[in-house]
Amino acid sequence: MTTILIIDDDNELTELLDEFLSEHKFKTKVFHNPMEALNSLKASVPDLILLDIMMPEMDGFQLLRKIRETLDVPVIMLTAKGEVSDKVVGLELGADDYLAKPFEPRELLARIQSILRRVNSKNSMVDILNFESLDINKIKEEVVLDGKTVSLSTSEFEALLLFANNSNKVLDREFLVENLRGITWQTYDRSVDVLVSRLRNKLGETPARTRFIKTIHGVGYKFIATPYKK
Amino acid sequence: MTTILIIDDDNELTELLDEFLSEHKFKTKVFHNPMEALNSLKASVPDLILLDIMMPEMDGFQLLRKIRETLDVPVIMLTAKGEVSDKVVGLELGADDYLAKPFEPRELLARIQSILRRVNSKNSMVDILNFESLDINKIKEEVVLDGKTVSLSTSEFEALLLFANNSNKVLDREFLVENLRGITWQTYDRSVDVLVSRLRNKLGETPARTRFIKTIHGVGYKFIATPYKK
DNA sequence: TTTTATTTTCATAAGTTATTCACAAGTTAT
DNA sequence: ATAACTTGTGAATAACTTATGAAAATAAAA
Repeated sequence: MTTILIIDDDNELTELLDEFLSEHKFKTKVFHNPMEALNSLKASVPDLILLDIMMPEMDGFQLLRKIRETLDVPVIMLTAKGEVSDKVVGLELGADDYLAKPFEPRELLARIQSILRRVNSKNSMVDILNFESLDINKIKEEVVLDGKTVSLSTSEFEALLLFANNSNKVLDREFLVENLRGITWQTYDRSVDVLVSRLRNKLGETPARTRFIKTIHGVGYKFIATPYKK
Repeated sequence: MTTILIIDDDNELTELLDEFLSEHKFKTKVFHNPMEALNSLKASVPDLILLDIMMPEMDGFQLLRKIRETLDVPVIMLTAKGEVSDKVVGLELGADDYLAKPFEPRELLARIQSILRRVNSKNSMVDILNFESLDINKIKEEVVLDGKTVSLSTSEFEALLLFANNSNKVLDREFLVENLRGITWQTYDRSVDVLVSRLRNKLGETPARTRFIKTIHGVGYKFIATPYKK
C-alpha cells in the first residue's frame, strides 16, 4: 500500500487530507511537527510527502532541504495562495510539485498519481524500453528509431514514455492531460493533440500511416508496439 | 440509461442542467429541496449526483453526509465562486469531484464521464469477454474476430458490449435505443437498425447468415455466442 | 399469391472530433 | 542580448461518425 506522509501544522486540514487520502486507498501518516516528521523518516520512508511551507519551528523549505540531504522521496509542497515565488524556490530545492491552497481534492489526487507514476516508471528495473524498431533509453533520454537517433523535446519524451509504459492500452485525453501536465483541464484542450501530432511527426508517422500511436476516435490514443527481443 | 440526480435550489440552473444533460443522453431527476431528494434515494438510486453546496434547509455537506451514510453513489459538488475561499472544501466528505460555478457545460460533461468510467471499470471485474471466435477487450477497446482485429467506432463498440453482456437474451429496440442513445423511442427511428447493420457488416455477417446478432422479427435482436473457455 | 408490415441497406447530410498550421509567449542556450 | 528551441492557442481543414429518409429486401399475414 502506498504511504503518504503529511506534514502540516493545520489540524483541520490534515484531518481532511487524512480522510480523503485514506478513502483513495493510501496509507497516511500525519505530523504537525517538522522535527518529529524528520525523525520518523529515519525509521521508515514513505512513498510520497505532502509538505506545508508555512510551519512554526522550521519552515517547509528548511525541512525539504534536510529531507533531501538523505532521501530521494517525491515531495509535493503545499502553500498558501498568492506566493508565486515560493513555487520557484520550492521546485529549485527539489520539490516534485507544488500546490496552492486552497486546492481541489481532485487536483491533489491527480498530481499524487502523476508523480507516483513517474517515479515508478523511473525506478523500474528497466532503463531501456525496446520495441520493434524503437529503443527508448530512459537514462540517456534518447530515442532511437530504425537505427537513427530522434531528437525529442522533454515533453515529447515524457509523452512517449507514458505511451510506452502503457502500451496497448487506450489512454483517454483526461489521463494524458493529467499525467503529462499534472493539471486538470479546463476547457476543451487541444494541447495533447498537438503534442501527439508533433511526436508522430518525429517518429515518422502520419495519422493515416501510423506505426505506434493509434487514434481512438472519441476517446484518446493507444500506443501499439510489439516488444522486441534480441 | 444513466440517471443523474440534480439537487440545487436554483431553478434556472437546474433547468439548464436538465436540458443540457438530457441532450447528452442522460436521464435527469431534479430536486430543489434536499429532503425530498433524500427521500427519493430510498426509492431509486441514480448513477451520479450533482449536489449544490448552498441550499436552504440543509446545506450540501450535511446532505452529502446523509447520503454517504447509506449509499456509495458518485457525487459531484457544485459551488458558487468564493464560497470555498479558504477552505479545502470538497475534501471534507468524500465528494468524488467538485466544480465551481460558473462552469463550462463541456467540463461538467467531461467530469461526469470520467467518474462514470472509473466507477464502471471498477464494477466490471472482467476486462475481456471471450466468445467462440470473438474477443472483446475493454481496456484495449479492441475486438478480435477469428484472429483479426476489427475496428469499431465507439458506439459500435458499446453496442457490441451491450449485446455481449446480455448474450442469449432478446433485446428489444426500446431497450437498445435507451441504453445506447439514451433517447426516447420514436416509432420511425431506424438508427438502431443501421447501427446493427454496420456492426454486422464489420463482424462479417449478413442478416441471412448471422453468426452473432440474430434478428427477432417484430421485437429486436439477440446476441448468440457461447462463452469460450480456455 | 398478394398484400402488408417490418427490416436492411444506401447515400447523403449534419454533427463531432482530430490534425495541422502559423503565431505568440515563454525558455534555454550561446 | 540574441538566437534557437518549446509549447500552448486559435483557426482552418480534414477525417470520422452517426442520423435520416427513401428504396430495396425480407418476413408475416391474409
